Order: sequence, then C-alpha cells, then structure tokens
Amino acid sequence: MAEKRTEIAPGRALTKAFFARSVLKVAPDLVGATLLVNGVGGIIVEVEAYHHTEPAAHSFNGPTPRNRVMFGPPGFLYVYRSYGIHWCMNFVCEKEGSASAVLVRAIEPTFGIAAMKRRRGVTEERNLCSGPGKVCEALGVSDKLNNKALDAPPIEIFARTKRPGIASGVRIGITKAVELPWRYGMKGSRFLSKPFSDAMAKQ
DNA sequence: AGAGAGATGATCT
DNA sequence: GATCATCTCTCTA
Repeated sequence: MAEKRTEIAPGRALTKAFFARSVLKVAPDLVGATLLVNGVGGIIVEVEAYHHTEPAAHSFNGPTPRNRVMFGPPGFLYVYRSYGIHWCMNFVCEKEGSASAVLVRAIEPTFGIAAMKRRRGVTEERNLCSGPGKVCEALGVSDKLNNKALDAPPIEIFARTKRPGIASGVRIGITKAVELPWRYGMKGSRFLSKPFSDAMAKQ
C-alpha cells in the first residue's frame, strides 16, 4: 500500500523579516516550511527554540568565537560541530543581540532524495533526516555555511501553504533548562527524530 | 524496543 | 580536563 505523505506544498520564499520575531513564534511557524540547500531537502517537521536567557542556549554565557553569529542580525545560519562528529544548523531569530535561534531537528525528505541517500549511506527515507546531525549530513551542511544568509543561495526556505497540527514538548539531548517545552513538531509525522508524547501534544 | 557504550574534537573552565 | 543541542552499533529481551 502507498505510504502516506504530507500534503504541504512549498509557498513563497521566506525572507529575513520572517525570522525577526520572537523565537517562540518563529519555531512553530517553521514546522511545515520547506528547506533546501543547493536544491536538496524537504519539509521541516521538527525544530527547537533556544534563547540566551536560558542556560541550554550556546549564547547563554555571552558572545564567543563559536556563537557570534547568534548575536548578529536575524535571518542567518548558525552551524556548529556537535560531539566532535556531527554538524547542527540553526536559524538566527529576533533582533541583533537577542542571541536566539531555532535548531532544525528533522525533515521529511522531498527533494534530492538520491543525493541524501548517498551522503548518509542509508536507504530508508525515515532515517535520512530524523535528527539534527542527520539533517546536516543529508543536506551537505557544514561550517562552510556558517553565517550564510537564509534567503540567498545556496539556501532556500519556503513558507508552508497550510498550517499542520503542531505538537510541542521538552527539548531533546540537553542537560540544562530541561523543563522548557520548546520543541515543536508536525503531529503524526513519520519523520521525527522521536515521537511527541500525547500528554505534551497540543493544537 | 530499549539500554549502554564508543566515536571524536571544538569549546570553555 | 570536562562537557557536549549526536549517531550508530551491539547486547539483552
């Protein structure tokens, strides 16, 4: 039988103004948007918000060489090395100095699936982009894209055309501010890094 | 299906 | 020297 796919088409291209809002508004608004890097990517199904006022954020202790992009204007990409092995990508939000960002945690692959399979070394689509490190490997994101504008090549982000059901819950893999429910995802998606518990789910 | 451990290196104390 | 916004493999069930 045919596999169920999300029925959200790419809408208009997002510009920096989209990101110049509260990170807690931008994050859920990104669920359902389409992210492409050099034409490869798909529908964002899971993100997390980080803000310099809470200790889980890289910006919590002020600017450093690594996190300086977070302290700049919104609409730029922050890429960092995770556990010495993986890359993770973030969209800088709010206003200059706010040092807030949205971590891209999972994508439903729709464009360039063959390239993603080759880069990841796996064939199962559910395993291509179901985690922040996997997303960057599949989309070819590394520190070379750090500080790149989100509305210019090689990055394209398109608004969603309809609002999906949004689930929220606590963030994954962190040791500080573990109680904040700043993880957002598409309800019922098969491409999440981890399911949302029903208790935390909301419209 | 869930738990545990190893890989691997930049960043910061 | 410790920490870490992760992933994959192996082991037990």
